[in-house]
Amino acid sequence: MLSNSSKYAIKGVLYLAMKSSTEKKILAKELSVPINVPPSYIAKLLQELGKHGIVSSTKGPKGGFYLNEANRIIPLIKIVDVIDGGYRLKSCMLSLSDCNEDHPCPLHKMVGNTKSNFVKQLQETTVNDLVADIKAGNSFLPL
Amino acid sequence: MLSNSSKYAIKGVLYLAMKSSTEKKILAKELSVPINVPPSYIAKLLQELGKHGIVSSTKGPKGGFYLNEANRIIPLIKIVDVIDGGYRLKSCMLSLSDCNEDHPCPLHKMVGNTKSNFVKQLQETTVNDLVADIKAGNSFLPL
DNA sequence: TGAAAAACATGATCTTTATCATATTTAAGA
DNA sequence: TCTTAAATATGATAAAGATCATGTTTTTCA
Ligand code: FES
Ligand code: FES
Repeated sequence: MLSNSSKYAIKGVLYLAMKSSTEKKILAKELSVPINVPPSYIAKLLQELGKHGIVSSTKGPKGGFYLNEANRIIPLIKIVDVIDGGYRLKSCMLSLSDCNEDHPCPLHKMVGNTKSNFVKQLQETTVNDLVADIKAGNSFLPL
Repeated sequence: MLSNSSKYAIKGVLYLAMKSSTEKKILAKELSVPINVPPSYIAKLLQELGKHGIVSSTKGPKGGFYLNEANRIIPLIKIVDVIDGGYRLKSCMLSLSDCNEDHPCPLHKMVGNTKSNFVKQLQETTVNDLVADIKAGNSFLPL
């Protein structure tokens, strides 16, 4: 469903959402332990996300990664699209090409609209929404 | 969600379900084209499935793969378990280990119970059920 | 009983994904 | 302005997944 990289990326962004601010930046290698992702791996992912404006960063001493207000209202789907490339989530359960609601493959009804539902959720849910959930005690860390 | 191999395996079994019988066996390489899977790949998968009693086969001239009545009432989950190993489907959306309904990760509610729902469907749906659907015009080939 | 046709078993290669490493650029602060 | 701390860019290696190839066994049938 989601690649490993996407999962890592989401975890990283979430961690930044919880712990960082414009004043409090976080080093890639600092992130690594709490979210349980190899340091150079998360570094690379964050760089890619930065390139697409999903996270913010500054170089040099006192630098690091963080989220600004704009970053916080980005929908999760953007993370997945940048990392996984947008196709993965949309494909049919049997990887058939000419497959849709009106011409469903044999597995289609089993997954129902749940997959497209998940995509919709990813489109509608922002980083901030997840943080709100966590703070409200509806979902849990650590990552 | 499902590996490529599982998808291929399901397609192969479905094709056998539609076209084979104890009297009419089908060669691996004959299967290859209609289900659009490389011949030696589907051959290997079918052998693995055969080893676990999910498909039937006989060697030698006039041999081939087919489904007997017992094969036809096997739930789809068995195919996936044999090919993908059972873990893939059950894991948390963020690959967190201590994650469950009562201790949900931040993405959990987004996928809701839809994933476990899918697993349940795989457990409850047999090969025969899919064939019935196709014959009733509720889902479509080709594969 | 021997030749051929098939599955079966095993392993090799190719491709993608995940992971690691290293040199370069930028910014802070002494 | 020099040193240092960080991200950035790029590429190398490792592991997993997908695909291919080949020899072995079993069965049919002439
Ligand atoms: S058409 Fe195949 S999963 Fe929807
Ligand atoms: S707990 Fe992570 S997806 Fe359910």
